[in-house]
Amino acid sequence: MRWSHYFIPTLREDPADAEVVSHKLLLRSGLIRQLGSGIYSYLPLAQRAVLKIANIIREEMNAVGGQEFYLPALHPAELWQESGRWSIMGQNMFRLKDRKNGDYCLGMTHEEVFTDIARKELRSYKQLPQVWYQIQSKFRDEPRPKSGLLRVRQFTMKDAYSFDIDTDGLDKSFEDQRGAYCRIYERCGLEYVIVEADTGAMGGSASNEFMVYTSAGEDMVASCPECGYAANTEKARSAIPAVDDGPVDLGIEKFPTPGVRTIEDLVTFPGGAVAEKQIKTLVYVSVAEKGNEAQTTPFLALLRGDHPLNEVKLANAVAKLVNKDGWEQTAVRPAHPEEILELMGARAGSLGAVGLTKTWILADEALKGRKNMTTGANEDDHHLRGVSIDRDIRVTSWVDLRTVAEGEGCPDCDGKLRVAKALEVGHIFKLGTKYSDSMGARVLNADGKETSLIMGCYGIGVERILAAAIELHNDESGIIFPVTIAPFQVVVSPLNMKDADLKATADGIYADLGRSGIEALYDDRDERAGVKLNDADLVGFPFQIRIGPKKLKEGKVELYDRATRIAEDVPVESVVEITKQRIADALQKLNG
RNA sequence: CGGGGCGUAGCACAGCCUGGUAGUGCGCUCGGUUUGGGACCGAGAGGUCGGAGGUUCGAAUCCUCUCGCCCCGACCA
Repeated sequence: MRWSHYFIPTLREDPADAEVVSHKLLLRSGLIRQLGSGIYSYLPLAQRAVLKIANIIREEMNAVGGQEFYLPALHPAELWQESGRWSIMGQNMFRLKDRKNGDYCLGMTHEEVFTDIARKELRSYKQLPQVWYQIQSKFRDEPRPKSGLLRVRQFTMKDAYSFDIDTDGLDKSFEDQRGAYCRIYERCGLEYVIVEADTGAMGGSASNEFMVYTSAGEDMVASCPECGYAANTEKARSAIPAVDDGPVDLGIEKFPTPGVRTIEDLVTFPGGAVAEKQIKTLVYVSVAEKGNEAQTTPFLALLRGDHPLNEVKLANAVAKLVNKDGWEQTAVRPAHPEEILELMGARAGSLGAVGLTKTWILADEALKGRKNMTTGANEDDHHLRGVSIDRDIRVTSWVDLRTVAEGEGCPDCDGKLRVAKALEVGHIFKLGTKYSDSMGARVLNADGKETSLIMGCYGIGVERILAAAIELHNDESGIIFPVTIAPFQVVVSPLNMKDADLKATADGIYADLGRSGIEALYDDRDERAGVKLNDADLVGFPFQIRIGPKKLKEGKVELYDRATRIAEDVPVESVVEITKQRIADALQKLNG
């Protein structure tokens, strides 16, 4: 490929709209252009990289018995209504109508479509297991697209689904996928961690996320350097020291606290209490749907004064109370001020759960057995001290509601947790029978009885791998592509196209590289050396062959390694062979 | 959905407060010089100032509405 006629619109300056490194570099290096908010066009270089990533994924999926499909992105609403996700997905789903006013949506994921095929075609346990996958566009109307390719509204996903007859089969399918995922990320040059994760709107039992540590990430991962425990903070647990409440049980006492509105206020208020001795009382609302009906249920969440609430944990906990008799929780949100006043008879700042029986009270486990606590009196400008949880508060359920913090104890060993930002590049779930039950996907087992298919689903964001690789591998000059996913493996740069010797040498090297099966880009542009070298560095081709006048007189050219920034002088006649070897070594290192 | 910011040439921005000829740098085209880390000289092309309405003799500039984009938060397989 000749650069002079290849479309690589590099930018000298950082685009104003870009914030994170990968976004800046993807734009500057001429890989992508924005079409709309969260919608990007992939230019030729990006397309080459995306195809390489997709091929790595394809090879590893096929290696664990995956069969590649290609399903529609346009789905009839009925399918999603059957699974119940037409309402659960809410505004995140792109919806449209056809000319006959029929409801359709653009697929956010493909459980429904694959399950539909499975229920229509699979009849016997003898056909199982099946592992089906595709690499296809997904559409999500994200509330806030951002960070270039990291959070977008249309993206490419590899989504795989396994169908097994029993949980042993599911366990095997899950482990196969997990192994394939590890190989995929390794081959793409990503350092990753596998974490315990929340299953969210997917439903199901177990799930693992594959995370790449980067400040551009949107999740927080808690991990233990001692034992390897790692979990998304939406799920992470931690060990914390018990608080000594003293030997005697002081009685309940109401006291006036004018102007006190926050935990912090009460800490400094004379006669108040330190945060660890306070009970934080939060009012939340669960929103649920049943067919066309909707209901809202206010409830209380209690935490130790200094502990931050984790809304994902809260939503999961309250869903267990809400989801019955056909009701399905669609959202959990903080209560509005007027809802708080109606339920509690007091305003936020003076709330407390003592004596309340009319509503659910979800209490964090860290409050278990605590006594002599201070909390709101449910009367504006008054608090209670000497509260014993067991005696004074009727807790509906004890659950883990708190967000773990850096430095807290590992739940599995004596280590201390670290908490760091990370980017989710893959997620694998044990779904169980959520979809097969709701959509009636059953086969006959060995006993001749109908049994629901046991499913797993496994997703990888293809562009996120590209963006994550750039987040991880870059320097002040630009991208440093891992050789496995680089758009081209080497760029040939004669530093002056008007010098006939340089040009002739470059022509020859480029032709030889092609014959050797190396993916080379020939920078035949009539540009100054500085422009060529800077562009080559910016785009991040793993190797550069630089052909300059001085060294050519000695019969030598430079082979430059983008990652190490080391240039070695090699004889013209052997540069192709040496380059071939370098690329092979680099590929070997990642592909194993 | 709440908060903040920005829409002026392909890109980055100035001009707006205080209304009166639409500018700068990079990029682009042509000619010349130059050629190992984003050259130089000369000559050019390129803009309904996001859109609509209003105020005014006159609007990029003031007012109203609207659309789009970015950031923070909320939200989020």
